[in-house]
Amino acid sequence: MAANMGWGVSVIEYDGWRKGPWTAEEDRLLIEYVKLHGEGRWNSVARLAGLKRNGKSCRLRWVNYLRPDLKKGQITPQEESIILELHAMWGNRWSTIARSLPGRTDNEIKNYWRTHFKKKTKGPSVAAEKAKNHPLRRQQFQLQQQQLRQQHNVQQQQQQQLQFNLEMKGVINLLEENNHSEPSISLETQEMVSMYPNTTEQQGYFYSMLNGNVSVPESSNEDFMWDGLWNLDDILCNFSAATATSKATLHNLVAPFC
DNA sequence: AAAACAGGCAACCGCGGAAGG
DNA sequence: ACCTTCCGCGGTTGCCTGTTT
Repeated sequence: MAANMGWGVSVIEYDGWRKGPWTAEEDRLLIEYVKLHGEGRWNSVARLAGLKRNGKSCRLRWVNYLRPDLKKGQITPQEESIILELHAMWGNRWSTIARSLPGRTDNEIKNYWRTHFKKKTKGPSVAAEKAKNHPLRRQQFQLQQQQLRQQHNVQQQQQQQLQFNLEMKGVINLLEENNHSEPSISLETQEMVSMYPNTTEQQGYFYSMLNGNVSVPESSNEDFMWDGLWNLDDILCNFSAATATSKATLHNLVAPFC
């Protein structure tokens, strides 16, 4: 029965299981248990450690809070750029993203994203959803990105992202200069665009499209093109508020490949 | 000083997949 | 082959705290 709504002061008990915030004593019991028995078999923790918590609750508490290798403190700018980059690749696959950030949990990254970036975008990323919902393509994309990461270290990627951001702003300025009567691109859109650092090849292709200087890729490049276009979907949607001319041009360019 | 609001984050929920019987 | 149990994941909830009015 619920002793109190929410988990502010007292702890809910339902069917004998405690819910709500963990006490120091419960933490101690759980830590002792994991020290002795290791992680896993969470459902047996309740019985063996004397905790009135279900297995899921114990696992969550350990993984997100009690694990000794957790990194405390704020997300660093380096970590933030990694989160942005990986989210652009994989969408809301927080556990996958968390694996690239030692000491950070999926829950932490998820919360960080929602509070810092979600508000900057309107609704879920179309590109991310497509990637998520297309297993084969996603597999290929992950393989491609894995190979890329082996070739470039993190520093190079950050330099690449910085270069992309600067060049993107240049492209936006160019569009605005050419369409004075049209509404300007919002800061929000510019920030959104900066969230899509991909391979140099894909970025170059994007620039070519914006400049109306695009060539139809060879069939062997089809995979790379589709991967790039997924991200372009999001960018294109946001450019719709920018210039009708540019929008029409971009859609005409993309349409033959869809 | 107090109320209202917003941001941050810990914790829960539901679902799906893997493993074992 | 089917069922049950366990685990992990992503989405959501709601409290706490800091800031604004």
